[in-house]
Amino acid sequence: MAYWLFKSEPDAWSWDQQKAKGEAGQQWDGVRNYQARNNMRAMAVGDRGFFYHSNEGKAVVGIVEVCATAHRDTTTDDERWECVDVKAVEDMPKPVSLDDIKANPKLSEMVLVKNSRLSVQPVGEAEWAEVCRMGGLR
DNA sequence: GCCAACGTTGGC
DNA sequence: GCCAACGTTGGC
Repeated sequence: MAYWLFKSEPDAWSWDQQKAKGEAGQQWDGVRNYQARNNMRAMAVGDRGFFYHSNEGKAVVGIVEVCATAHRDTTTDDERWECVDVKAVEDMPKPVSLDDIKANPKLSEMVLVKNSRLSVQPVGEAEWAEVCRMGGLR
């Protein structure tokens, strides 16, 4: 299983909204960036991802699971754009802020730190475990 | 609200 | 195919 990070501005799509969707999940639409799209194409059902609030909050606030592989993004007629569906799994008991991540040497190679503009990014297994630990999971 | 960094577009 | 101009993102 692979790990990912999904970024969203809480004004546009928040963790609370994601949780309200429950098991049905929600398509991760609106991505108009090739790198982000390619990452979504590489996802499999069951992959886990961090739900990150950008701009306001700037923290990992929850865990999502991929519940459908990449398909056409129905919010555009442009067939280049695809997206996966994700569903909320659990809250971060303690949100892990961007400051916390930057302050941790083990996470200095995270895409979030190196290329903050990429909205859907891969997360390494060790990075995943470390952020979970910081967030109070396991 | 500003601006640096980055990605995309389009003229040549 | 290059690169300048432009638009957008997101941290500060």
